[in-house]
Amino acid sequence: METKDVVTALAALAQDSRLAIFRSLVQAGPAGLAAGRISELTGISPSSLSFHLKELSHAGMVDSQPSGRFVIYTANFTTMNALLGFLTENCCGGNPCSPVCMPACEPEQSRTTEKEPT
Amino acid sequence: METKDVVTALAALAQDSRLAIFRSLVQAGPAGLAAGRISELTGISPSSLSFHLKELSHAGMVDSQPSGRFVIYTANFTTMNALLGFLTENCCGGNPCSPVCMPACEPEQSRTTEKEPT
DNA sequence: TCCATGTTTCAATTATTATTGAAACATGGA
DNA sequence: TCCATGTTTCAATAATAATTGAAACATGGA
Repeated sequence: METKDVVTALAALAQDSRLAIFRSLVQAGPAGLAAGRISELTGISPSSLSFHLKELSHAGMVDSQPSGRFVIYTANFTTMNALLGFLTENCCGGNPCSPVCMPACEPEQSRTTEKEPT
Repeated sequence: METKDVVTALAALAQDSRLAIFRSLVQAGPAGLAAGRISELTGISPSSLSFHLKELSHAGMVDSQPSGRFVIYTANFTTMNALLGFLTENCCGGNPCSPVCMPACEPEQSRTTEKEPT
């Protein structure tokens, strides 16, 4: 992950509305949420929501997929993990300091299909 | 960690100069770096650097401590860890998904004194 | 086809943020 | 005390971002 992309990803999350949107999606897991449902959960107006979802999407933090009249949004856990990894990269000059475990989801595809050849 | 603080922390990191500064400090570890040294490493002018360091400091991402004519800055690993934790909180509704280990430094105090009664 | 629903786009307004250079402040040593 | 060094502050400028409401677009069902 390049610095430029990291800044974009962080900037996408560094905003009240978008952080709320993203957390909703993280908690929803791979099933995701329809745009309207996100609007209900967060209280963000549809037009503003759309703006922020585009922002998150452009940053690679969320993915979307049409489903009938709905558009289902999901958190992109791959980008999320890469972001967390970047921030701790070369921590303390690479010396072992204090390894910590934390949960980090994988995208649904990784478990059901053969994707992510990263 | 409250949402407001998370947004502040993310905003602090979501900027080229500040991300570069913070990574320098993460890699320097608990020993930290003098402001002038950060300026050398990143190519950021002293006045701009000072502005960004204040921003990072205000967000709790870095700490500072005068040492003679120098001011030594260090990454605040406690805030950093709290930030990473917040982002993955309640991931997938709390269901176990894919635990991942990553390094995460502790502040020097935690290893040498009795602090962090969190 | 027509209508209701769900989502996105657009334009305008308002607010916030980064950068620069000069000047100020503080410290340690001669 | 005076000077050089290291850091911060200040004011001005330029650029970017968020919110709103109205309108447009697309889909599925009657």
